[in-house]
Amino acid sequence: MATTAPEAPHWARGLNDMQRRAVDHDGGPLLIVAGAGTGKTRTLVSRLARLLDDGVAPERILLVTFSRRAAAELIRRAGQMTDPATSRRVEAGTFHSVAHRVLRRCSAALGLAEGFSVLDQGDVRDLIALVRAPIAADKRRRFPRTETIAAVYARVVSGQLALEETVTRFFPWCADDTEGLRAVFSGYTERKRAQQLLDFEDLLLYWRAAVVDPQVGPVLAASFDHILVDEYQDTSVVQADILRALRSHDGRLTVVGDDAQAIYSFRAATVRNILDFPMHFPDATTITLEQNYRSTRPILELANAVIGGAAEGYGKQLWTEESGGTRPVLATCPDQQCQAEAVCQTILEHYEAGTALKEQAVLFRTAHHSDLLEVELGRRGIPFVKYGGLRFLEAGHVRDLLAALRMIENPWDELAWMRVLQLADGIGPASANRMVETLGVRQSARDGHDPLVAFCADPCGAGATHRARDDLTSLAAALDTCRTAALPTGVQVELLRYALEPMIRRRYDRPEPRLADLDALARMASDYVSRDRLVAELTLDPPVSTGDLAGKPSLEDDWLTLSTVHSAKGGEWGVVHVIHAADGAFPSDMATGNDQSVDEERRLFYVALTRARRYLHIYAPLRYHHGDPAGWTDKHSYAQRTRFLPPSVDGLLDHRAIRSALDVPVPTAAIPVTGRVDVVLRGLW
DNA sequence: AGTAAAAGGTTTTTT
DNA sequence: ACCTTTTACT
Repeated sequence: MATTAPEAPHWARGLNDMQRRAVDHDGGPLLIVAGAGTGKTRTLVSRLARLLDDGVAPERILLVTFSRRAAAELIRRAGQMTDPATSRRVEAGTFHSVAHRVLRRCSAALGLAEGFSVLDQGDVRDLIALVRAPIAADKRRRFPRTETIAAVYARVVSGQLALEETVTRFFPWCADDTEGLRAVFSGYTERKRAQQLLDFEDLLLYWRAAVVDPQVGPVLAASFDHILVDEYQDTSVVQADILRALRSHDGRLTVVGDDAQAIYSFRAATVRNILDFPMHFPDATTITLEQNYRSTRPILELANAVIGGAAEGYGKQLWTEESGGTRPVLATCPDQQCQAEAVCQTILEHYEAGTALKEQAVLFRTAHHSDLLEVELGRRGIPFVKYGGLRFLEAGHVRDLLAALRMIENPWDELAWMRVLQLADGIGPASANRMVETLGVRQSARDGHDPLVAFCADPCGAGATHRARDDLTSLAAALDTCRTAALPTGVQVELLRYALEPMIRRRYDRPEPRLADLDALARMASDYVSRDRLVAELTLDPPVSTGDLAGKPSLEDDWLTLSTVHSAKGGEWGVVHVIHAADGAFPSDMATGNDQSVDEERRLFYVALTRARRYLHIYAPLRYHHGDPAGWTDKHSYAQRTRFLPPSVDGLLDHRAIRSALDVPVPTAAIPVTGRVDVVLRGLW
């Protein structure tokens, strides 16, 4: 039989030498240091596909990424290279989602209640606020805000650094309240444990405890043959510990990352993990990818110059075989409004030249930096989807409705009860607490007593004030219907929405947009088969873009991306617009305190620049209005161009000055109009 | 005592 | 625009 030369497997096609080495590597830990746009994802996906083709069982491969979205994308691409049905069986997710699965599976062995639940960011907030209140009341001065306390807590735990040191280093303005923080933490931990609640940090801590345990650890380690980790530069001490415990016996571990793109130290990620990988795993192989396939040469030259100012790193220089391309443009704008207009205009110019909106993105340091631009885009009818900064699930009214759902799901969920009961007129913390007590929410389930059944049977019987009667009655009616009737999830949400409506109207000003959010939630809910799935998935996989809420199909086929730089990680676009390239905005003035945080801002700026394939526009407003961004009052300050674009890089940029529409050139000779105006005025009286 | 309304402050980034 | 504290009211 005639044989044809076997075609190279899909995963091997079009790899350069270094990428190929990384894909083929066998035996021993592997570190792939991959600069921006060097085919990092391509390499990781190919390596995964190769392992699958070699016959490694998919469920024995663990793939850890920085978001669920990224995990799904890698799996999809690996499926295209081998077999979708096989790649789908790979154990993939974020550290947190994998931890969650592992803990569910071996909760008994770890002494966890089988029905432990996971606190999302909002739950943590509520719980900390609860513990904080009496402690804050004892102080004469203002006590740190709930969000700050939550941030300190997460940082202490994830960074495994003592409270005092964490506070002095990262939260110096809270130094006087260290004792109070300690008190809040112990109260918080106590209540968490008492109710079998795990926060995100706990998920990792318990996973680590499991893998280092002499009994369970080896079993867990043996359940995987290979571990692949993406974005290793953004992992924490605890996460690195987990990997070491899982894989130091056989070293079948691949980590991929770029120290120049480490941007999550606020979450206690440490770039030391990737820098010290060769020390943690002495027989590790390091492969560095430097050839860039994404951006034009002028863009890379600017990016290299920007990152060149950083102190430590693997010292990569990105290069490309391609020549040509236009220099990045630095557009200096008089103020933010002009910036917004200039961005829109440039976007439309590219659009008319044939670049679809989907091929363009606007990137910024903080979520609210796009506020003015969003208005301008709306005015011009340019469709867009925004990533990052969207805290849909943390908005009070959304949490109100979700809490109602959780009460049905788990009638012993005290946080949910407290939140929902306080919506009723005349019910505050004290009454809610009393009702929770009377209804037996804190009792366990075993004696067959169900607080929700009790509440529905007699909504006002548990010590409610008279004034709350109407609210509580309609609430109970809706809860009871959801509890007993087998209604589609979307309908249940709608039902609760209408029951809560009067309370939401009373509680919040501008209730209409909030009720609209709840309608969006109801639409979203109809995609879920069951209520418990809705509640569970929303905590670990919340909507990340405005498009997730609006429902993509309802948008036009083509839309622009707006994104924080953090959320843009891993993305790339033909045309990228980076706005607010002014000191104080980028770097954020909150991060200019020490060299380390400035360096992180620099890497963040670098990430932004390297998202661009062909065109890069950077905008720097000179004036910032305070109070009202539209500039009705004249309170303003002047901003400097970002320190990451010093005069020394001027030669790598095209400079453009944007003029304000009001700033038209005026003839120097005086025009005698005063007299004419006076005539007009006199005619009026 | 406990709640609601009014006043006063406000470190960014997110799994 | 949102959260916390203070004040006023029931």
